[in-house]
Amino acid sequence: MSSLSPERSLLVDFITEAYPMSVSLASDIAGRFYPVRLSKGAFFLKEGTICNEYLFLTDGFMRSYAFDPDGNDITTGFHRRKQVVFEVSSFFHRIPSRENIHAITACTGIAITYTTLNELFHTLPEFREFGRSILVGGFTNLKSRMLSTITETAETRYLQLLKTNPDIFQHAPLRTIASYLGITDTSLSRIRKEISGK
Amino acid sequence: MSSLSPERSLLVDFITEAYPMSVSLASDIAGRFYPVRLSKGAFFLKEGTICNEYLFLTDGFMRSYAFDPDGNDITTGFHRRKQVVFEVSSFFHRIPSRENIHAITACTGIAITYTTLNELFHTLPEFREFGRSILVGGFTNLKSRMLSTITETAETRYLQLLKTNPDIFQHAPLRTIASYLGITDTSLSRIRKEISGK
DNA sequence: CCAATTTGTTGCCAATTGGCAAGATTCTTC
DNA sequence: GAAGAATCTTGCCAATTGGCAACAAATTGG
Repeated sequence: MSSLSPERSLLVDFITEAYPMSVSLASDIAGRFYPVRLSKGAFFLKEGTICNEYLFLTDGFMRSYAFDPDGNDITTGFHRRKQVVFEVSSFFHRIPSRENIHAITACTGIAITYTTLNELFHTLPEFREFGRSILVGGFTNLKSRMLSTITETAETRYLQLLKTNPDIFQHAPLRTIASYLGITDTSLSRIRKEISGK
Repeated sequence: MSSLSPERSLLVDFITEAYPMSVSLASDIAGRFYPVRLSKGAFFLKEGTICNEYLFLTDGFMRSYAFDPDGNDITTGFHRRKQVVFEVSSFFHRIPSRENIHAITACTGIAITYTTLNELFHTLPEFREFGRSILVGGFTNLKSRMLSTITETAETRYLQLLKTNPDIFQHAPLRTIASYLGITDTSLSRIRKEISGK
């Protein structure tokens, strides 16, 4: 019986749910993660740098964003507790990131480096499967978001987000939610007005 | 010196470009793939079924599509020779696919099953890396497509597609290209008219 | 607690895109 | 090669969304 930190306990639960394996194995894995703290506004990843950490967020909210050709800040994703946070392309291809990831509230989590992750992947097939599951899950989510962006109206997408991710609205300004939905803050404001009058 | 089929030779080149490994190892891997032929219009994957093949397309064009809530056929992707074709979520999670994939021209390729792929992943770390590279590449492409869908006008996206993937226009009807771009065929037609008058 | 900044809303108008239906064009298929 | 089907274009109008600017509201930082 080891005495895992609460953060590592959360990760053990998360790992075993994502891919079946023994708790002791998951605990070994979680033991390799080190604590991370980010104060509100702090960056986890800055564009132009290589993402070198694979973070399991245990508390707080984070936001990924990129700048479009006109210099507008576009939200590419929100991240909450019990999610894995990293920039896929930069992390795995070892190239500078085009995205930023920052804490929109104070955050705590536990992380491993690229090197450690690869060691673990190499020695533990189960952790490899876990890693693949995270990747496939992210890919699948994005595919469904893409489809809804193409086929649904902004109002529908907004209502959907409100229903499935209400917590985002308590932590992120509407402006950043608007760009996540693919619209301007002006349009989002109008949509909200429209809905409130029902 | 083995005598690989032309399809397998193509795959060897493709593998070694995606992830550095010896040609003999890549040849061993390619040797595990079996030939696949699809006549024009034939399905590689039907929605509701589990994607069980990991296909390396050596000739022809394919299209992935799903139906939106109104029953409209929405193109989720085009695939050309020297690309890996499969539905990520269905294949790795072993769940029924919500997408269809069909041949829009006669196609040839070579494939492996889910089981074989896992055997190879298990025994060959290099092939695992190759597999991850494919996954990460697909993810990255989708992220950039998502960003351009949100930030760029339909006209810009059309011109971009025309420049980077002109071959698609020789094989896919405009209607399916329109839904890929996230617009209706009517709008695409107008955009084309607008551009031609310049 | 107040000034300064950020965030959200609204009005006005323009640009983009969609829906529908008719017609033109192209392509299959027998 | 002709009939039928699928594809593409166009006109008309409506709905959605954006751009800009002003204002209001909320938040932040001394």
